[in-house]
Amino acid sequence: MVTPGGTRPKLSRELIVTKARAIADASGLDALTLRELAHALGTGQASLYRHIADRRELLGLLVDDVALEFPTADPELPPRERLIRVWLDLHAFLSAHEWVAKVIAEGEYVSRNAAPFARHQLTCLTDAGVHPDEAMRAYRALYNLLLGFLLNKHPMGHHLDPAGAAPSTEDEEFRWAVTRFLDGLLPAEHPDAP
Amino acid sequence: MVTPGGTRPKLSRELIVTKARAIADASGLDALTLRELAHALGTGQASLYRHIADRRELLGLLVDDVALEFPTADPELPPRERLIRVWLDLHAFLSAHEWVAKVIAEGEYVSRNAAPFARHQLTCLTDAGVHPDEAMRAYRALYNLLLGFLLNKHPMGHHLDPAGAAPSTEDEEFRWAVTRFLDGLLPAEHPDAP
DNA sequence: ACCTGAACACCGTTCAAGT
DNA sequence: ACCTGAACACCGTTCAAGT
Repeated sequence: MVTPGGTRPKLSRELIVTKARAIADASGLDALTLRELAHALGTGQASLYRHIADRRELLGLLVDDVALEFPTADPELPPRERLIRVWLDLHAFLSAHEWVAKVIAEGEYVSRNAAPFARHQLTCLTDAGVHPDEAMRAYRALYNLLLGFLLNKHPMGHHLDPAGAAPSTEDEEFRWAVTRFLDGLLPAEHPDAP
Repeated sequence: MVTPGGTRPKLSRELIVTKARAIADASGLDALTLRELAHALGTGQASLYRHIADRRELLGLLVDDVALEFPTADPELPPRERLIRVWLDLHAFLSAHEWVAKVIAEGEYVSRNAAPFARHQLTCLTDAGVHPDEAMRAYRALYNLLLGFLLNKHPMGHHLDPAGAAPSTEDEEFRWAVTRFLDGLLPAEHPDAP
């Protein structure tokens, strides 16, 4: 995929990450091979290794790149609704890039760019009434819950789906689970109207 | 790995699954290659294909085999404690076989042998006061929460671990999360003693 | 000095040749 | 008829040869 003009931009980490994301988003994680990536960039496989250490590092860079686009909380909303909204937004965002959850699950990455999101969520949690000592636990629980929903497309025993109970979208199910968790976590509201 | 006696038992699906589980438990999912598996069974790779369709099917059989050993709830305990105990037991069990969560996350399996566990959990949930229409949602939420804890060894932003807050084991963290979820899910207890 | 085609050591899967 | 060594089409990674 050389630029129509004929000249092709010099290879760089950023160019590699951008193209790799495009492939992963369009065709999934399995389709993102170093051969395919090199071909799409109009270069040889070996050239990639001048900019990245190995595939593992590339996947880490991809997650870090995605983390820059994590949603931010709406300050207009009251603390509790703010929490629900931002986690639903993150669920929707990562559902649109399903390879991200897989990369996180199989590797052991610590995304630098996700730190601001995490930090902001901790203050949202304490704003909502969570004791500071518990905020990190609560954040991790919400994050793990999200990851489970993203990864587990066919929950075990799903097929026995009993009697009535109207079917619901994955998004609704996640909202329900988050709400139940927050019900158990947050102090009952007392100051304002019903 | 031929039996010392010299004769080797005839190859079968069960033999393949047993040996494959041993390899996965001992050396992880990546070490479970069809070459290694065939070698450990003292046969050729092609012979495996007389008993399994492909690697995907083999992994499904492994999960199904593990599902037979899922914990059962202790009927002595009151409903709420029964739920907590069984999910902690399942967490401990699957932590000891970390490849299981990875297989579930990457494939799209529906384990037949997990159905009794799921069914039993639904009755435990309704026993604890959950409306039958919500029991399946609650089961899936708990299961997804578990999966997230099993897969996410380095939660994003984990490295910023703030101030005080005594460090806790993953087991304690999972217990805390399950407890908060059940607090939000189950009706407040009123009939019996404090 | 920098880049990269070709090779290397794997992988899952298939097939044709052996019994 | 049943089994399986050897080959095939991939993969990530390396290296020696090109500019």
